[in-house]
Formats: sequence, C-alpha cells, structure tokens
Amino acid sequence: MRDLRENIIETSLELFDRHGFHGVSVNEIVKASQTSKGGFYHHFTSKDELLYVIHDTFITYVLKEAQAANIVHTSPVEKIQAIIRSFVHVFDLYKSHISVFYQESNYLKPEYEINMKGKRDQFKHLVFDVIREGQATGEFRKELPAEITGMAILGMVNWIYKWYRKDGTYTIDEIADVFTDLVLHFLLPVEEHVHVKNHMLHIPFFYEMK
Amino acid sequence: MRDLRENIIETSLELFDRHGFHGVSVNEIVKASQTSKGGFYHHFTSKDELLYVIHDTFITYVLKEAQAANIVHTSPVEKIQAIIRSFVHVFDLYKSHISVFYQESNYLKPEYEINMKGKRDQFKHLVFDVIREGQATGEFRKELPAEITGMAILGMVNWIYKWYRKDGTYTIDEIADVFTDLVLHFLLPVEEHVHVKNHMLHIPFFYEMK
DNA sequence: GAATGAAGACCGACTGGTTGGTCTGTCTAC
DNA sequence: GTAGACAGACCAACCAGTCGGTCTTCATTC
Repeated sequence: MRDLRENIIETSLELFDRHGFHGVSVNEIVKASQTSKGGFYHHFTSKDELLYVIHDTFITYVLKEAQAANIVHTSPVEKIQAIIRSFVHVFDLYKSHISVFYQESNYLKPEYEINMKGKRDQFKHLVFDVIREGQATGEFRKELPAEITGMAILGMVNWIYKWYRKDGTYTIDEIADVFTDLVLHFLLPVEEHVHVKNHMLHIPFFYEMK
Repeated sequence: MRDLRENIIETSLELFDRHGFHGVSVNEIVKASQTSKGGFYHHFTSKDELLYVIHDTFITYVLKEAQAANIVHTSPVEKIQAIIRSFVHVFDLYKSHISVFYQESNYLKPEYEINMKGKRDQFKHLVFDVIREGQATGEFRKELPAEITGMAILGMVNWIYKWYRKDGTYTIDEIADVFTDLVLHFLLPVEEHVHVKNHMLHIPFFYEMK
C-alpha cells in the first residue's frame, strides 16, 4: 500500500472493468482499496475526477505514440504501419483503462469532456492526414474517401477492447501484424502490391503459414 | 399515444441515447412518456427489462438479415458483400438502439445477458464461417487468420455507431460501398483484383470520382 | 536534541437527495 | 361485475459527498 492514490486508481480500474462505472459505488472502491471516504476524497475531488484521470492516462499515451510515429517516419506507408502497430499495442498496456473509457466516457461532466474530445480529435485527424498524404503522393488509392477509410481503421482497432484477452489465441503482435496487412491491402493500389514487401517494416507472422 | 408500451420504448430510446441508461431515471421516463409509475411497471417488470427489449429488437434483426444473406447468395464474395451491406444499413434503422446496446449491455442482469450473448455469437460465427468458406474455395486469401480478420470486419462496422450521423457528409449507402470495397481488397488475393468487378454486387459510388 | 506547531494524510459517522420498485386504488371496456 | 390499464403516494435502500476530528511527519525554534 505504498501510494494510496495509485492504489485507488488500480483497484477502481478492476472494479469498473468488471461492473462498469455506475456498477461500483465510492463505498465499494473505498472498501476494496482498504481506505476510507476521507482517504478517497482527499485524493480526488469527485468520482468523476477519478474517471477523468483514467481516461487521460491512456489517451495521452496513444496520442504521444502516434505523433512520434508521424515524425520518425517519412513515407505514409511506414507511418500508417507504425501508427497501427503502436495503437494496437496500447490495448495490451491499457486494456481496462480503455474498456472503462468507451463504456463511460459519455457520462463525463462537460468540464472534463471538452479536454478529452480534443485529444481524441487530434488523434483522429492525424490518421486522416496520413491517409490524405499517402493519396497525394500516389502511394495510397486516390479513390477512397479519407474520412470513411480512416474511421474504418479506427473502428477495427478500437473494437479490440471488446474481444482481446491477454491469454487468448493470438498475441497482440500477431493482431497488429494482421491489421497492418489488412489496412495496407485496402490502402495500396493493386499494382503496388507486388512491391509491397519493400515498404514493409517487417514481414507479418502469418505470411509463412499454411 | 396509441400504444403506451411502444411509446415508452421510443421515448426512453431518445433519452438513453442522449444521457445513457444510468443517466435517465424511471421517473424521467415516466414524465417524458406522459404516463405514471403504474403505467410503466404495468408493461415492464423492471428498468432492466426495458433495456433487454431494446437490445433484443435490433440484434434479432441483424442476425435475421445476415442469415438470409447467407442463404440467398452462394459465393463467399457475394455473401460477405451482402452481410456487410445489410449490417451497415442496420445503423441507419436502429442507430439509437445500437448506441444504447453498446453503452449499457454490460449492465444487463445475467438472465438477460445469456440470451443476448447467444445471438451475438451466432452472428460472429456466421462471419467467421463465410471467411473460412471463401478461403476453402480459394476465393479469399488463405494466409489470413479468419478470427482476427473477422473481428476486424465486425470492429469497423460496429464502430459506426460512434460517428455516423443521418445528416452527415456521407450516406449509409456510401459507407457500405467503401467498407465493402475495403474488405474485398484485403480478402481477395492480389491477382484476383483484376476480376473483382465480375464478382461485385454493384459498383461502389466512389469508383468514378477523382 | 527536546519541544513546538503546522500541514498533509487519512478516518468514518452522517446527510440530503435520489432511485427503482411497490401497493392501494380508480377508471374504463366489455 | 370482472379484468386489464393506468394513477400516484409512498418507501427502503443506497448514493456521492461533507465535515469535525485524529494521527503522522518534519521543519523550526530554543
């Protein structure tokens, strides 16, 4: 029980993940964290603030990773691969944060919500921009509407929180491999696929199988 | 105010969509529906049952559509197109049902939850099976793991509820067009893309543009 | 190096308001 | 006259948050 604040966050995370934000009362959090009402409200101004802190932790991480990938790499093909890879990996690190986030984010008080929405939008537009950039250079199929295609990517990755299990059949790396492959297959023009391996950051695990 | 039961369902749907299941009390539902506690509990045994009814309405529809598509069409390419198309279209019909469903389904009492999970799993496996079938006939890329690929499809489509607006830039038909195109691009072997138009149920709207 | 005191960490009984659900009863239709 | 449809006062449970108080830590003073 080193740091009570951290302890409360982790305990609530488990509880929220299992029963949802509204399925857990402050009293239950307090009991599970082996502290008291006083202890809780000493560290958080409200139950809502706790929710906000959970959200912010993970979304700040995602955004930073994506921005880094955007700077490190130059070609859109590499960028989109790196973004998907790091994005998918976040689910390994912050699975319960993300579950809570998507299940409860619409209950956030306005003052918190504005902050969150900004970061989410930044990330979304980063993805859109990479797609548009790839279309401009001719590396990606020009006929695809960038917004719909972008939302397809965000959707398939975000949905991971619903089904991914750390002890499941596939590792997060394998999922990242497949997702990157799927996305490149629909982004790249058909003629380009012959050369696709030259662009690849690494060869997906399933290319040797079957 | 013909049928009070229907009235209550539709009113709550609007309220839940805006404030979430937990953000709306039975008293508020009752007031908005211009009835009383007695009226409400005459038609529903609990607030949870109302949630269940909302869930069941839409998921039963999705499943029926997909099963029909699975029977009507014979080739996996056609099947997957039809399933995606009908799946995407559900968001036009049942947007608020679906929002409530994904935001609150984990609060469902066990007795309701079991029923729901069964139908969801049926749908999921239907998608998996179509992919495996296509791989068996050689129409789809054999190297892709069917489960991950299937979850990618389910994810991108399910995510629609987060961003689709009836009065948005793109119609639901256009979204279905793009999604079907994306999916076929990653499912079909590269060599097959030259012939892809022969398989297509219809030409996507964006193929003529740009 | 003992005494002082102030600030932060934490405790838990308590409160005011709300919630889902009940129950008695009335009003209508057949 | 009986059964379903609805009304609305009522209730126990519970909830997030408060507040007066204690215990610990540690810099400051003599």
